Amino acid sequence: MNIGELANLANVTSKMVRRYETQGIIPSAKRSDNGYRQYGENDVHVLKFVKRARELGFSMKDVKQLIGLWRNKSRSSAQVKKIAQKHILELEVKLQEIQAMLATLKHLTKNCHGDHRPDCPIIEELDHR
Amino acid sequence: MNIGELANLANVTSKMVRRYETQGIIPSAKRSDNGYRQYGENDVHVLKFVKRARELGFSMKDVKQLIGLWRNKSRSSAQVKKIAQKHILELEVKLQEIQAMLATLKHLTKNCHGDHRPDCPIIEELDHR
DNA sequence: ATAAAGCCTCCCCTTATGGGAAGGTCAAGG
DNA sequence: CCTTGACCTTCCCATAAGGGGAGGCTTTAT
Repeated sequence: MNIGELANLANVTSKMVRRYETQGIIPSAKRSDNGYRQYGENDVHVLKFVKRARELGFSMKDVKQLIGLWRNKSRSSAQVKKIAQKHILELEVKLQEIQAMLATLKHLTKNCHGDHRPDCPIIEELDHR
Repeated sequence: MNIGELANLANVTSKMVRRYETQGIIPSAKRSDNGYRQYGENDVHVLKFVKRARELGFSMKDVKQLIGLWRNKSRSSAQVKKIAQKHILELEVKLQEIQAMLATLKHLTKNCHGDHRPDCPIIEELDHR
């Protein structure tokens, strides 16, 4: 199949498939005589793997490693777990940053009249201190 | 004062100050004879405003608008509140995305032995389905 | 006089993806 | 047969918010 059909089956875009190839996330596809990339069922499988890993927030670097482990039957689950735990820690940092922002923003917004008057605790918070 | 001193006082980098200028977040600084940007106390104040807004996660576009409102004495607090509320909604979306990722990742990681064996629910989750 | 530090502009790097140009290819229909 | 439209190709640019560093000028201190 061509790249468009592959992309549809895996729910990604053709652009993403080409990029994954240049980034080494997926192997270089064979070309037919006209230069078009040719794919098979297994490529759909690989792309879906990539997509799900991305949906879990893994970086492309992580995905590359995860695919390597996926293919490597002599992997240890410890290797996989390590990648996931590092990712979890990073997400938890982000989570707390966002929660802190939200706590402040919600507090300020709650106390903002939101009417025609200029007085506003949000502006005051940014101004002062 | 020169750009370095300004940056130190506001806890940002000189690079950021120059970028903010080209982006129109802060006005173009006057130059002394040698071409160096010249700043005063008020510029420290403005930069600190920018920095705090960034710490609350506001985009540069938002910051630009917020500074406009800050300077505009005939602003309405409703304008400010609107920007903040939109930002809150965006943060809440991100928050939920991260929480969903974390829930899945933590569940999978908890059930991963993390030893020398290859079997791993994380890989299985990405593979299957 | 010279060296260090600060300033200037300009360009490239990051992340993961989208947009679009310029051009080759293929299938269907007039 | 030829055109149209839908594919495909590569290449370059843009995003957000900076960091890194080159090449060159000025100021400050030794």
